Amino acid sequence: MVEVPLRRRATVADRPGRIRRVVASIPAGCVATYGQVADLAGLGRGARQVGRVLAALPEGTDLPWQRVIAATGRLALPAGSPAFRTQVRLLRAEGVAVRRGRVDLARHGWRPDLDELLWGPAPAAMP
DNA sequence: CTGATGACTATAG
DNA sequence: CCTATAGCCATCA
Repeated sequence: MVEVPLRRRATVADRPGRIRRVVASIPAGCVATYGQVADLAGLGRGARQVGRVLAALPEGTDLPWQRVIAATGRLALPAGSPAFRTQVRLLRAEGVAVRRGRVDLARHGWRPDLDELLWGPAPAAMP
């Protein structure tokens, strides 16, 4: 099953899938940075590749793409664009405070390690 | 093969 | 905090 994938080992063809898997594991109410997702997906410094995958997502996707933001805490989409506003709306809907296109990473940043501490290791699969 | 292009990032001023 | 710059890296013309 391989949940949070082993770092550094993805063939180019597997990367999109790994990236989507990591994004899907970001809990609601939290945000992760492009670089963080890339690292967890085994891409090393492939932050831009994460952006590429998210940009290619179909419109009604189930993937919580809104939880991925830039390392500075700012949303990466062009401020004011339709997609930007959608992201703000989705984030606020799940309890994330967004102010001037920014999120406080100290407050909402996803910490997988802490996640495991609180929820226990290997979330196992749900029927 | 070379060069341009990004939902990126770290650093310097 | 903001802009400018230089790395980064898969894709594509």
